[in-house]
Amino acid sequence: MAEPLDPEMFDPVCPSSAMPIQIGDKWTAMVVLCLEGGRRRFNEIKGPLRGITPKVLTQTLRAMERDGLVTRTAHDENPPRVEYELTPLGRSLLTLIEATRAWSREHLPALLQARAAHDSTPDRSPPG
Amino acid sequence: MAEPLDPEMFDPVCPSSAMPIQIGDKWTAMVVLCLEGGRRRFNEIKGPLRGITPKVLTQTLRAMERDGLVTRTAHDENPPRVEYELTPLGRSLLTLIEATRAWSREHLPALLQARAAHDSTPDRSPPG
DNA sequence: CGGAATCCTCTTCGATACTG
DNA sequence: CAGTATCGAAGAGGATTCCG
Repeated sequence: MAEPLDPEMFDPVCPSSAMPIQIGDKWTAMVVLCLEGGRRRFNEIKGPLRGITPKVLTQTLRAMERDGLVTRTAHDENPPRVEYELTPLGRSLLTLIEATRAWSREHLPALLQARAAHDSTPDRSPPG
Repeated sequence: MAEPLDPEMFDPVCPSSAMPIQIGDKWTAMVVLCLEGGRRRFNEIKGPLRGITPKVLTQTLRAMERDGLVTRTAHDENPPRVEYELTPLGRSLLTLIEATRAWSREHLPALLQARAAHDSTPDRSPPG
């Protein structure tokens, strides 16, 4: 839980945006995975989430806190230090995330292939 | 596969909108469930999907067709008859949908309870 | 460091009306 | 019956800037 997060733990060219399954909001599942190994600080989570803005990460974490998925601990120090940790409820999502990953490994290529085939047929709406 | 769909197969007051898991777009999972028993016509699917407009159902079905989740068969008759059917790929989502249902049965009450508790604490942003 | 405030765009969903 | 066309509201997500 002390080792740093791999900045490339989420493949930038991964076709996950095509995945027909979503956990929470756009970043929720990735946040859960970032916290899988234990408590993390705000910017620690932000690292692998390439392109997320602090505002959106705050939104995501607040929503997760509201739903009892994470706990937020603000240490009264200077510089500030805030840590987020998965609750058991949040941890229960890991099973589901793994299920979606299993589905993707098994079926996402077929979906992508169907989509590409469909998009390359000129008798339907072309890619745009 | 010939028996009509139960118009109330989706509970109107079910808290599924709070579910942190989503398959495809808003209606995709429900369409899959409508087609679980076999081929269905456009307005047959539309029935249980209370409130969906034809435009949105068409969008949903087209997207699903593009991704190889359903097949569309237009019979050249009068009046028109169009039938939609799950592909094996679309059918593979049923497993995942059942997994999300299992998670919801087990954990959604806790999530809802955490949310209600959070919303009733005056030291945070109140319900809006 | 960990946000908050503001502004903006893009997509999604819905209401309504019309058509082959 | 099975859509299409058009309009509009809403919200998610992002860019930028500023603060304790």
